[in-house]
Amino acid sequence: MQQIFKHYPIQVIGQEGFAVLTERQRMILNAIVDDYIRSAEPVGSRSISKRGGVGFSPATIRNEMADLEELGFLEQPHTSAGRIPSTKGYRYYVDHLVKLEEVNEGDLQRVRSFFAKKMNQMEQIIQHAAMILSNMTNYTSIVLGPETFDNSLKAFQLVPLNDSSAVAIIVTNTGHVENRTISIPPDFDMSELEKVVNILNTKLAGVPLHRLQSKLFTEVGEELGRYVDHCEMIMDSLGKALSSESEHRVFLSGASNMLTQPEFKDVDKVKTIMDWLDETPVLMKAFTSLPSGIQVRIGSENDHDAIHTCSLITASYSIDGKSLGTIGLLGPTRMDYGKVISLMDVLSKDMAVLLGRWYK
Amino acid sequence: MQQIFKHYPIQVIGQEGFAVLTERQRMILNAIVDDYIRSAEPVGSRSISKRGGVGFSPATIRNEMADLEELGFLEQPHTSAGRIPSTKGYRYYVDHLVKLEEVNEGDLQRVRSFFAKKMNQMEQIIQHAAMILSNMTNYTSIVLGPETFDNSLKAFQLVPLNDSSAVAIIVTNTGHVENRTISIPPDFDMSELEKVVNILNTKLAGVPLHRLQSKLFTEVGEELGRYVDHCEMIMDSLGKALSSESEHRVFLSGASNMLTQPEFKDVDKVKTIMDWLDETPVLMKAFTSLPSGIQVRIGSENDHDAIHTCSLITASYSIDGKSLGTIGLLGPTRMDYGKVISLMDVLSKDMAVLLGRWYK
DNA sequence: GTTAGCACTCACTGCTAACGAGTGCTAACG
DNA sequence: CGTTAGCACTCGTTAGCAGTGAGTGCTAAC
Repeated sequence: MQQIFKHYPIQVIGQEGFAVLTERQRMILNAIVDDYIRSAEPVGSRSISKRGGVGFSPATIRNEMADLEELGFLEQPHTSAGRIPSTKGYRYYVDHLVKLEEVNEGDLQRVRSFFAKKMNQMEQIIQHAAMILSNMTNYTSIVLGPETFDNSLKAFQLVPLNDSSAVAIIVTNTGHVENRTISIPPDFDMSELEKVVNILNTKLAGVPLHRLQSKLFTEVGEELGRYVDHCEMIMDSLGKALSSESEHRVFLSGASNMLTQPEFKDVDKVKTIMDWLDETPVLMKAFTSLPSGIQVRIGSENDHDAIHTCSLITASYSIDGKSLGTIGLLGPTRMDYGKVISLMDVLSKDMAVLLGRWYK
Repeated sequence: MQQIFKHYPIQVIGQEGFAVLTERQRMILNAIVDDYIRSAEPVGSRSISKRGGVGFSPATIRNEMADLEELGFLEQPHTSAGRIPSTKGYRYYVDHLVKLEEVNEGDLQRVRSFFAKKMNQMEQIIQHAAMILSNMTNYTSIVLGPETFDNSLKAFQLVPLNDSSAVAIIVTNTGHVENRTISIPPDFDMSELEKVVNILNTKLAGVPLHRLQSKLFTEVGEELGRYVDHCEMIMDSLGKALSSESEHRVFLSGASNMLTQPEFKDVDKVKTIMDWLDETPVLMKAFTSLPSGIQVRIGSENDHDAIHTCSLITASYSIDGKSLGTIGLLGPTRMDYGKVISLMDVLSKDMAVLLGRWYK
């Protein structure tokens, strides 16, 4: 067994920009990350040596650990403490070493039975998905609802409430419903309102939401003017109502799970993270323009300082290659990557299927 | 000055079930609560004595403090520490001593300019109101949206998405919009759908939402059957869609503010509170069946153990005596009652006015 | 009724010593 | 030459201990 591990010179750089690690170094790194993920305590050479399947003395392990530290894969909180993985170490682990666990039968059951439930509101689905994810992982989940950007108008309705206001309702081809209260001019009567709605429906059906506003003014405005007086005010209200439309909704769940992690027993640290979570715009920024599939951002790889001690795993759920939204999971860098990644894979795919049915 | 304060025997019980306190005791209790609210540290006799307007030596104060403790208004964390108010002490303070501060000009400006903004979605208003409240107080705000219970149906729309599903939209007299996706039988065509919608609109307009479902089956079902085949399935879908309707929406803001309070530097304590905040149903229970006006629940007066170290101030906002919803503010028992109560008073009233305009 | 004086309590601070987990280095081993 | 045993060293952690100071309760005097 011992011959397997040759002690190669270590500064050779591989194609990923990483030094090529010997098989033994990989094994040790793997052991350290696994241990640390479990215990949250610096890992010493002795505990690695005592592991089953490791045939080396603590001294040998120490030598390798010193090398791995020099290469930047490990860190030492202080002299005379064990080693913990650095961001680079986690990165290597995630890229090359992590064994994706099969999602355990119980968890799989829970996900499946969740998605089997019939839910009649998209918001409900997303909210519950966020909840189930945070429950199963004990981390904090962040789910971004489906983007309405690519959606198109299915139907438009205007329901008068009283003399001066009405509710404008927009239904998209995906079944998503947006509504705004708008004010209508005082000398505007029912029959005219009906005309307006009819024109809007015939002219705007099928138009993508993001082009709705411009279309409203260019093509429809003219024609509308022919039939209806005082339409400027209505147009104005509608325009305003539509412009604020593309607000994403962010669903958070299990933020308090952060408090259970030993690395966050310091209240101040948690505070900065919580504040970050509260700022929806920043959150959105971290989520948008992510490549599809599962992305792992470890520690300092994250753009925002507040979560430099966290890892953020995101999985965009998509259908026919079109991205619908994003599931995110925030935890300490010391995350159970093996379990979480595969779980999110399952969840995002199931979610895509479920929402896909919706969209058809 | 010293003659003013007579030292009456102290076990006399007043009409509120409280011992009648001498003027001096009231003054001391008031001073202690004020001090503790500011400093979060046990208050000693010396610091009270040194205050302006107090003409007594520490020893005298100590005697009174001992009496107040015996009466249950004060507590001692340990011998040789100062006193802190007990729940009963806060209660007396809130009921008899607190001086409601005028809302300061800046804050008032912020509230007013917030409510002057035109918002076109009720959710937006409520969400922002929660935010402004938590920002201004540095506590955690919880806002319950207007109850839909008393609302009635204004209009009903059914927008087909494809062969097998449609979006049912309900608009209430208050401009609130609810929507659900329902499935429709495969052999069901457009003209029939229109008939259904027409019948539903004529029959159900003005019906209170909570009676919608029963009405649907008793009165409408029969008539509907006359015109339309296969209506059981539609009815069923509709019934289901309506039944889950009355879900309250809870808006939280500033949960992380909890972390700034020194009494919550202990992570475990915060955890239980956060968990409590996460459980919407429990939250709702704490909010419903509250008398209107401003309610203060101090420490152990709260039903749930998790917030025995917190105070919960609620203000229901109502119009024409009809309760619309509730604003809540959660902080440590050591809350700045004087400031917060008057602020919530302003906010709830302004909110009622704003939403009142909506409802008309 | 009020207050000065005093002994007592107890959290908190700073200091030292002992402990132990873990390291780096060196020399010996196969 | 890779591996390993041995050993000195580092450094965080813990326990013990004396000193400090804020605060109390009690008593006796004003």
